[in-house]
Amino acid sequence: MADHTEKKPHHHGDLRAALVQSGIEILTESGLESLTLRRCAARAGVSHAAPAHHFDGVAGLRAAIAKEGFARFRQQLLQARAAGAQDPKGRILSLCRGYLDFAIENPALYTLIFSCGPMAQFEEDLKVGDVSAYGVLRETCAPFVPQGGDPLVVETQVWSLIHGFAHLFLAGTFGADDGTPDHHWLFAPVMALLRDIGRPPAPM
Amino acid sequence: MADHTEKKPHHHGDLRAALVQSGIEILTESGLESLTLRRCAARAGVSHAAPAHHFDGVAGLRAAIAKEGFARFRQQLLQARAAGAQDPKGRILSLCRGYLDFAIENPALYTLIFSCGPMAQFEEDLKVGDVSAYGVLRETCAPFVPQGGDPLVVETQVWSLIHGFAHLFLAGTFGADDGTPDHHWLFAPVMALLRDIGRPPAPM
DNA sequence: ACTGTAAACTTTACACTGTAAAAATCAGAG
DNA sequence: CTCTGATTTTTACAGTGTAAAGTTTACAGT
Repeated sequence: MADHTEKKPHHHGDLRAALVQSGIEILTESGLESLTLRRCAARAGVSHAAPAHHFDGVAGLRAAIAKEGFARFRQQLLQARAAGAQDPKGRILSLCRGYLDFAIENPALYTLIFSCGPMAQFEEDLKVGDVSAYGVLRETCAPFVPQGGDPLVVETQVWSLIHGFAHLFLAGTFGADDGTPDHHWLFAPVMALLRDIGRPPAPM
Repeated sequence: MADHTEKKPHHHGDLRAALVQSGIEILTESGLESLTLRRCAARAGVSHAAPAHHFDGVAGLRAAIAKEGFARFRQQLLQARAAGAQDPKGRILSLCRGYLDFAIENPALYTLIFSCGPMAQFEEDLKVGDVSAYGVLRETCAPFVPQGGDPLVVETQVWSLIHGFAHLFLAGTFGADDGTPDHHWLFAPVMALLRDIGRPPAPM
């Protein structure tokens, strides 16, 4: 093994990736509670103790899955943002729509991502190429950051709003989801709070 | 037992309440992962199978704890709202502050409450006397509901915003919590999004 | 006072989970 | 080919949820 540092173990092609993939499948098929080390191993066709050499316990597996989920999340956000209107407001709206879509289409994975602690753990790795999911939000919010202002303000406003809506939506707070494909009529009114985003910090 | 239908079992005074209390203690001391049927039973001083007669499995125990937590949540919201300015905007702001405070002071309980599914399960019981936690939000938002408008719009706007902020805060997204008692400087800017709440649905 | 009955609780048992250690297997270097 | 180290399996054990049977308790009826 001199030039290519590709992880090419013997038996299994790439067990680590296979385990993460199995985990995501279990997650989407059977929910968060069903994500188990042993089931993951069984699905990947290895013994129940095999994952121990690739992840630090079940927490490590969850973190690895969350990291992969975060990457997919970012891809979906990029795609959603590119699909809509390209003015600054339209980009934010499309981004939030993608955010909600991802949460609804991958509820277990979405929940896992945001229950893995500080989250900085997998952001840090990607921040080297500053292509993290948070970076997408930052880009999209940039046009609304007042000169000299902290970008974190607008970012937190947008993130809190869409994240809260998505979370409450998943929690089933707004009545049982009727299964309508155009997710919920409350999305637009909630997003309307961003109407005057980036305005000087007038007193409330 | 003729006149008082008080539940006065033989052995234990009121095991169900004791188990819920033990559960909340475990929750606040050791976090969500540590909340276990057997540990709960041990803490209450009964055998590990005793809870089965009071709750429907571990999910039932969690639901019961969530219900109690919801009641405490409501109390703290009422208290916070009463403590601040009494104009409509001030009441909303104080309510949200209480919301955030509760989440920060009881992270495990707060997380449990909002991960117990549809949440309608324990709201329904209380809705008879319409004294649910959601009722507090509804009252506080009422002054901003335009005539003929659906109250759900304003309620969802406020709830999404504060819930998302609290959740991201707990997830440790905004950098590690520095332990400052005045929770976070981002609270006010985020709440500023509610500046023109209740305005006619102008196009975004 | 005594028994009967239903509820609460305990005991016992089993399947499943995470984790750790030892044993077996395999890829590649020398 | 043999050796070495990483990978995987085997084996074992503690903790968890759940179900069934057995035990204790409170209370009603005679």
